[in-house]
Amino acid sequence: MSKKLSIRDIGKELGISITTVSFILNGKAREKRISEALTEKVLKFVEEVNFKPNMMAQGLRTGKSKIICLMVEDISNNLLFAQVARLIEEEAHSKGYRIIYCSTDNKTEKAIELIRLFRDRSIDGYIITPPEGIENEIQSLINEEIPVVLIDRNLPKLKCNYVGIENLNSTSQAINHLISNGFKNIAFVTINSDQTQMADRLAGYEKAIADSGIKSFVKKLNFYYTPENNVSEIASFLSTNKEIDAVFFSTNYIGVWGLQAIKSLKLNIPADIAVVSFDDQDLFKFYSPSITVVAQPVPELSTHIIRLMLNALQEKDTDIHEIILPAQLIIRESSTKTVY
Amino acid sequence: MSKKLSIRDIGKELGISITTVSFILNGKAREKRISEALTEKVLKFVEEVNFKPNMMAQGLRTGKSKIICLMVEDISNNLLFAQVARLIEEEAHSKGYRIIYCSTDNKTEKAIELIRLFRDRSIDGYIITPPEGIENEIQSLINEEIPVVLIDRNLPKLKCNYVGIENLNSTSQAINHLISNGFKNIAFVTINSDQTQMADRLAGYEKAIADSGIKSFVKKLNFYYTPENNVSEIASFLSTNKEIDAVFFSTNYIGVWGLQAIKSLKLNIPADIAVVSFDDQDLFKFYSPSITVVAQPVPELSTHIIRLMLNALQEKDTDIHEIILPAQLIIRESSTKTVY
DNA sequence: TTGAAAGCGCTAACAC
DNA sequence: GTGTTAGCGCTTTCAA
Repeated sequence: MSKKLSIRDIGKELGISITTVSFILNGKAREKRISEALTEKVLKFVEEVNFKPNMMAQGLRTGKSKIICLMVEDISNNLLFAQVARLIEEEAHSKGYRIIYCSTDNKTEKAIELIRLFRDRSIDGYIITPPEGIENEIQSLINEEIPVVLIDRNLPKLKCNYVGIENLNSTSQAINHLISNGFKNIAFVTINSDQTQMADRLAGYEKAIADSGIKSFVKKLNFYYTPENNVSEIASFLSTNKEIDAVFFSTNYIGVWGLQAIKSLKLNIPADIAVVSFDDQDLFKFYSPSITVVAQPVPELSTHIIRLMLNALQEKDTDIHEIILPAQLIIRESSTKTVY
Repeated sequence: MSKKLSIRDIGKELGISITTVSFILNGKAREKRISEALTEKVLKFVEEVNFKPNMMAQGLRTGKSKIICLMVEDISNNLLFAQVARLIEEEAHSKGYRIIYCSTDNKTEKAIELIRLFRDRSIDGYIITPPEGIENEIQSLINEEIPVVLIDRNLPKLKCNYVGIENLNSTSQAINHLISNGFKNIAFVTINSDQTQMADRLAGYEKAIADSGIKSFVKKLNFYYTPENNVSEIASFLSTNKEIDAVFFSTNYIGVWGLQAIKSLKLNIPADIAVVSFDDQDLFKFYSPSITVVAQPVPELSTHIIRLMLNALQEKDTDIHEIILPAQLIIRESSTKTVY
């Protein structure tokens, strides 16, 4: 390992000026009308000695860090976020960007704190699953022309890039699936949150319920309760509303709690109670019976997320985009009346 | 949002020199015998105007980026890694470090490529789940005195920080649990890999088997096969060795494949075949029957990982440490002879 | 077409 | 105790 090369060394070595090297390295050879031959020679040499420009010097000079911040609810909860993380990294690296991550725990103050921690620390762009109430922080990022892509849930008051799914329609579709399978008393278990994805899923439920004129059963849980607490909340909700014959869980973690609650009540799925959950995962696939889900198109979401971000960063596309993809109802054993 | 402050502005504003400000900001006030009063005043002002030093200027000057790279097999596979990611971020942030991540897919060339991509790009330290064959790259990081912490599996040829669990003992213990529950033909399904954690788990199995003088059944899968392929590999292994009455899966994802295989063979757990898997996750907790697992102490592992890294970075501790924590056998329904 | 030089914001050796 | 100043490696304006 020789000592670190600098652009100055390259110039010296090749007997040309540092400027020329810089121009060539930054793809401005043509623009600056530097000779093909010289360009070639420099590029070859740079390759040979494996020279990599110092990012911090570049950053100091240009004000760009080539770092994107991925701020999610919890990278270890909700597999969705880890999957997105996985899928965007490669594309980012290939464009010379690195990704730092942080988790907000869905807490407004924590998110604000994190944005404060990272802003003025040269983060070029933010991909965020916003908790409620951080509109001001986001707006101030936007004001400074720092690209922001919101994911999973939107902040309607803001004019900001957003990538998400059709929460309302896909929930309606799932409820209608239950209705058309003969279920009459369909409950909706969600968390008490005004986040758009949750509101839309609830609206989708209410629309399907209203359209078919059946009774509505809604249970809202507290996100910050312990899982155990929420499991028993669900259990007592189901046991005080014994007419419920089907239940929709509005996120994957609520689905997991719900399965526990149903197990604790010794109810059979789907004979006693049908089940549909949002978000697919192994547990739902391999549960007995397997669980019907509304699955998010994670690869497509990720592609749009990183593309939007990179385009904004490279100023190829400074418009604001809202990208809304369809979700997929995957029908499994848990949602059809058994004909054993 | 006013324009960005610089340390120079602070000095000017307060009528003192930039050096003094720098010293105070870097906690060298005492060392440089700067008056309490002035120190106080500067700190207060800095707080007031919410001044944050420009990290890239600092980085350029000091050669440190305050960035740690977390290089895992796949941040979205194996929940273990996402959990570690989650648990180390807060501690890192509190010490002024940011974490970038990348996934190797357990491929040697990809890992080498990533290290090449990031080295010379001022990453202060690396936390790595090393694929086989990257000893040279790691060694060259160590040679440059860049702190490295290996996790999950070790590279025995290297003198390097490592945080992992007692793979051998915990596997033996799990096998002995099966033996003492009366199972006679216990299989071990793993991937074909020389990684230490896999080798140790196999050794633990072989030790327990040898100790009790029973027959050994080992199936090695190919990591790079499709999941479907491996599911049917397991199924055909189990159906050509019908005497097998218990099976140990050496990782969580093999466990998931194994459950599918067992389901496809319509075998009952544990009546026809008992099951134990490495690594706990929701699926195992809530499966019917629930699955006995060897669980890794993720929070403790994470604490050690980030502590080791931060101590090395801050040069509080430049020794090499190998930290090996016990794993926990969590006995559930899948591993005891049923007495229905 | 190419080169010289200013300066991004910071640290730290050195001077006073 | 505090100030002056020389760079860290790069980009980019301006001059040649």
